[in-house]
Amino acid sequence: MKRSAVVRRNPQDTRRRLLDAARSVFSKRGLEGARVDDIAALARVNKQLVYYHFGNKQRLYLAVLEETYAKIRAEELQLDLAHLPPLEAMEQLIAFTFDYYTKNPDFVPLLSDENLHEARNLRQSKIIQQLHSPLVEMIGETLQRGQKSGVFHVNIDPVQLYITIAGMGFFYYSNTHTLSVIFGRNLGAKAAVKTRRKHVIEFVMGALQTSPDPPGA
Amino acid sequence: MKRSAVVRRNPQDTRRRLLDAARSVFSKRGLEGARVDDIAALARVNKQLVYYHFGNKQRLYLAVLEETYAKIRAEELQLDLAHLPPLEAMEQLIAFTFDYYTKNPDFVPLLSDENLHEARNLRQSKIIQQLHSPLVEMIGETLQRGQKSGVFHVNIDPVQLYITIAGMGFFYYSNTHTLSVIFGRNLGAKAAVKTRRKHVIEFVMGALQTSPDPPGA
Amino acid sequence: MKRSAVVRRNPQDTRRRLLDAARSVFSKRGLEGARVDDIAALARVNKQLVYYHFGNKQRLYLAVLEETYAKIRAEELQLDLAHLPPLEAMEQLIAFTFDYYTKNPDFVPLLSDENLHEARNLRQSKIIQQLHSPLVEMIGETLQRGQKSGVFHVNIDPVQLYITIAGMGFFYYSNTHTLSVIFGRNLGAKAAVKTRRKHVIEFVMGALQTSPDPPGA
Amino acid sequence: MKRSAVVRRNPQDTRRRLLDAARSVFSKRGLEGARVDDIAALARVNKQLVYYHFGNKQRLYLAVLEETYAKIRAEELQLDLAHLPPLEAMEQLIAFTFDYYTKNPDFVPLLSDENLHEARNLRQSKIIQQLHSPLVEMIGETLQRGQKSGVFHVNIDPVQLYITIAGMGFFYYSNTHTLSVIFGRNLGAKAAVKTRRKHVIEFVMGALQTSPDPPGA
DNA sequence: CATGAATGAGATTTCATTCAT
DNA sequence: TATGAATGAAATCTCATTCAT
Repeated sequence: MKRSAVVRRNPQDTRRRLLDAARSVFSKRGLEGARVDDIAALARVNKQLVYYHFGNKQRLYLAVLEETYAKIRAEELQLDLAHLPPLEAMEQLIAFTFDYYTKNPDFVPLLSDENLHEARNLRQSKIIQQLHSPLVEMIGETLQRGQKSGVFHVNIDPVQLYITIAGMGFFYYSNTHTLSVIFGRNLGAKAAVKTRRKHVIEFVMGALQTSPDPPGA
Repeated sequence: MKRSAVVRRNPQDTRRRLLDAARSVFSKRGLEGARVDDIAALARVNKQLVYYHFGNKQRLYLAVLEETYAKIRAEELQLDLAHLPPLEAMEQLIAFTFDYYTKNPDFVPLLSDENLHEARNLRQSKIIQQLHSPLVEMIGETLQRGQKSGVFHVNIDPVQLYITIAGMGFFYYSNTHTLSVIFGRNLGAKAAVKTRRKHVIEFVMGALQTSPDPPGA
Repeated sequence: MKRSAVVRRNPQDTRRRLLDAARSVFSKRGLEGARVDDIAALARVNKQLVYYHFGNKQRLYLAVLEETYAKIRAEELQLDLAHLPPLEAMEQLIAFTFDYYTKNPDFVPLLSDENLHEARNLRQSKIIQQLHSPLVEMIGETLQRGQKSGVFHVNIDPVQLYITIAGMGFFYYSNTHTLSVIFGRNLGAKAAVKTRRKHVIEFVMGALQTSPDPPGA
Repeated sequence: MKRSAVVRRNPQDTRRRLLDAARSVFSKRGLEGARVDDIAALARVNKQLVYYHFGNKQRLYLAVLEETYAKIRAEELQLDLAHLPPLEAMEQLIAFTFDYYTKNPDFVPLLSDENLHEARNLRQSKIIQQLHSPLVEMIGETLQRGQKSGVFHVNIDPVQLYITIAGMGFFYYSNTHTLSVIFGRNLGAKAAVKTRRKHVIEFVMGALQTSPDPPGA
């Protein structure tokens, strides 16, 4: 008689399925647009289990956010730049950031939606606020090394550089749809992404290798 | 018998009020999150007039989007860069883009929301698709002039540069809330905005003045 | 196609019907037990009109309570005891109180339910708290007149007497069902009510005409 | 694996805890308002045990009712009035009834709630219906003794007198909250209760010592 | 054009109860 | 006996939209 939800009686699995389904639906429709019914259906789980395991829709959303941040932080920590020369280190860092968005297509819309809600949920999470991103420090160290070795001529706040590197990729993805319409080309196509990736790396690397005062001055 | 609401009988005014209210509410809550009641209340207008004047909520949203695009295109056209030397022209263009977001705080969230909906509404608008942004051309021309005069050493696709310039500012605003939480500082504060603005201009200008082959090569 | 709710477009009538239906359902099932669906169905009105006119279930309940208190206060004020000799005045007052419960069968259960909720709703009503019952004063005056004329020998706090008069009738109705089961007779039957009414009047009148020291002392 | 709850394996204790918790919760929230979760939590027992031990919520409610009636009947039987002179016997009986409500604050709301349900549950209980209250008989005997000895001049149906005695106290408690709001005083305060107790005793005793025809007739 | 009233579809959530271990 | 997980039915409430005037 019943097919929709297999009786599984495996709470770990149930939570996992709900989180995965929720991430997918929230990233596509946002917190408000997402339907608990849709999440449960996608997870192939009884709808009430959302409430049993997470309390309500908003707390499920928060759980997704927390997992999302935990994941990117974990991957950032895998980056081992110290043993690379500064130019290569910086390139890797830029590439990693861009590629992360490519490989995790839920990431960008999820954060966009949370920003539309003025980070109301994020603010409630003590967990996330303890997860400091190592990227800013990595950027700072790499810049220093590069300045010492003479490859970087600029004096840049690592936080600003981080925002720039993130923004150059994030914006491309977050605004792909409107930009695609405006430009009449599909920015989501593989070739277009590849082109963008190259531009981002070259542009940032170029900027870092310039002296603030033009050479001829 | 009826006293509560003033009968205005000024359809132009009603439309205007509804559009303004709608822009404000849509930018704060998104298409789904916005309540027709709230828009009507903010416009101090009977809710039914939304339907009379715009048909339904979605068409009102589209009207707001169209007006939004029309406005930025109009202002972009005011930019008169041809008479400026390339370096100054480029700086003005970068500054204009950044400042537009600052002065029009509804712009960024509105576009973010539309992107979350995969530009579904934008796609329906023939009006917007005819409003080509002159910025890409302006960038192209300025780059050419600068290359001829020797101030720009790089070879950059104007579209990529446009996306970069836009993204460096847009992302700062679209993600202000999460970034502020993560960094523990208020990126919305005036001083922070000013700092970012300076960074964007200097960073882009620096990148454009780099030769692809580093000087010492 | 639709029959359940006649389109009436008569808000006064709609409110009236909802209040009547609500009083009936709330008195039978209590605030928690009452179903908004049932109230709307009984009122033959679209369910959402409950929310349109009253906001939510609880506010509808409060509106019923307020109307209920307003009604009994209004009827109490109709009592004109001053022109009657004290014995008759007191008898009328006792009879009025008892008969009010008989004629308004929703009254007792409604107040019982509100007491189960510790008068949480009543407490919120400024309206009700301004509706002072004239009964306590009437009792006080009647007692005084009777003492002067020598028919009442007792010295009783009018508030206590009020509670006693009310309680002797109220309890009979509020606990009719358990008492009927325990005693194996139907206390709701007309004859039983008549007997109780007689007892209440005689008992109270008897008590008031007793001298604190028994006559033979 | 499992640590959260202590496995007790003491069915008698479990039942006891559930009944106590249920009485408390049912008396505060009523049958409909009570949550099985809350009862289980208060009993510090797994929710499923409600169903194991009692079948369902309603049968648990009935069990509470039965225990409640059994308890008051048992205490009533402790009353030994036969050896007291009629005036004192009657006073003790009145005081006992009033004091029972004071000492068992769950009693009044529980019965109020059951009456709101028209004694639907009580009616199902054969147990309760066999538990005849000895009070009516006690009242009858005491009245007879008093009439013979000349201290009681009235002719009163013991059932009516029982209802009156019960009602004068029950109503005071069942309607404490609304009366307190209306009168602007806290009838639950110790002093107020004491005053009421005195009134009830004096009032009833006074009534019983009056002849239906006033002495001077 | 404008208004207040009314409607229907659907969304979140609650909660008693049952299942599997 | 006892436990945590799971389920189905239903309840309140929201909200875009339409109706009648």
